[in-house]
Amino acid sequence: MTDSGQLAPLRLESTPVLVADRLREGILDGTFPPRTQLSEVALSQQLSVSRGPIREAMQRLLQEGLLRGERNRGVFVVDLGENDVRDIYLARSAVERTAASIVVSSGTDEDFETLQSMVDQLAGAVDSNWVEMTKMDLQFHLALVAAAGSRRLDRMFRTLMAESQLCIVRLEPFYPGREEVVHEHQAILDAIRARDSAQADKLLAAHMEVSADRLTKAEQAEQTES
Amino acid sequence: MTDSGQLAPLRLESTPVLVADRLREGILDGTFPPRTQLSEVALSQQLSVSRGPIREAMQRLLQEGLLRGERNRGVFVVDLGENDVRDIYLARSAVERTAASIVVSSGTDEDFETLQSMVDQLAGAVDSNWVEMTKMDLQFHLALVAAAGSRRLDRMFRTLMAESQLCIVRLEPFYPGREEVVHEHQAILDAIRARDSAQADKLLAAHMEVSADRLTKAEQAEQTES
DNA sequence: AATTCTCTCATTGTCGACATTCGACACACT
DNA sequence: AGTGTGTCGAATGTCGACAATGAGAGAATT
Repeated sequence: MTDSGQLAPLRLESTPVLVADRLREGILDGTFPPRTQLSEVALSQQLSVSRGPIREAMQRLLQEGLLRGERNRGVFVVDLGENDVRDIYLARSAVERTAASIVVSSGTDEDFETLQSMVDQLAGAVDSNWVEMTKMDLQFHLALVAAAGSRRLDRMFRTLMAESQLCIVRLEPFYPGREEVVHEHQAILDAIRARDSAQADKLLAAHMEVSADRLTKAEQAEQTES
Repeated sequence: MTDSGQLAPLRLESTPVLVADRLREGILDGTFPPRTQLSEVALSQQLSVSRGPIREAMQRLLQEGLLRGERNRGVFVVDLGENDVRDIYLARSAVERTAASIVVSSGTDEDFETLQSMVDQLAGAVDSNWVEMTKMDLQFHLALVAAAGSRRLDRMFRTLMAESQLCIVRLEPFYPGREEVVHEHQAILDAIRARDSAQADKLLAAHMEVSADRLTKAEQAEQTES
């Protein structure tokens, strides 16, 4: 499955894509907090490219909804409110439940093993870094969607995943019940493995609901604190 | 509800967005058939703008999946195969069924009237232009998603709608049963109106299935003909 | 005759500079 | 003192030109 022995082509991705990836990474890991302006000249100096590729990368992130643009003013990192959190998890529910129903009916043992390893890694990250755990959480869901084998569900989910991470990453002290999260994922996987369509759908829907609740609660707690 | 008495701001959309809209329109109405290369210089001359905005608009359409880019070669209009048709309607099913479940539980009479007028217009377009009917078909589904009030479901659907139109537009002679299409939409609306969640979900899923079948059949017919 | 090599040309990728727009500050006026 | 206006600065919006890449045609070689 690996391509060792073969030299991968140099620069397979275009510069705008490369820049967009770096910017997305920076937005998601907190380097660029919400509402910060992304200066074209500053970025072009830091990344040693002209403003052209920077602007093209920004158009991609604009389309993704990770950036907000004001004409003749610049682009800013989006600031997601409670409504957005609910909306994101509603959309994720739509995507993931459909993906799960496919995996239930036509998932392979290999798919299940991949998903199980994701849950195991999530369990292993309980006592580790907070960011690590959120990433593993999302990796499980990404693997679930990937197992469905739908290019478009995958594309839609990746966008939603980025937005989810953007919501989660700044709420570390407020997010409760780490062990519980692991169990929820394991239960979902078990239902899928048992080809129990109704149960998988029910658990996944509940998981989305609960996750959205946790985040909105955490957000309210954060607001009252400041 | 209208803003008469108030002057609308001039140039509310940025140039790359304007260009992207024009290009999308051109792709969907057949001006740029699949696999056509979009030349930057040619477009910049036709639209009287520099290559910069053109390139930025292309990045947006690239992200949407309407264009395919080859490094140092240029961008081309995507050519959607049978797998893509099935995938598109799978993704639409995910989005629209979720939207429908929301409208079933919290749709207003105003929503229903809007949807009914869409069905009526669709029925009125049965004997008219083919393109007009496909547009009205999609407009109904767009209104359905819009009634759910979810920004992200709406965004995802608009992308899928463009891809759907791209599939449908070139298959006029092969698409059967125009009257039947109208009845399917009316039945879906009736179920939603009756707040019958299960029935609406069932009909919508079936509608997606049937539509995808029609298109793949039409595509096969087209291929054997040529 | 087929293949390979080279040259040419069209197209994209990138860059630096100019034009334009908007926000902020200071000033004049009522 | 409050409001409106004018100016300044910094950022974006746009443009034209240069560099680099890849494809195709033609000629030379085996």
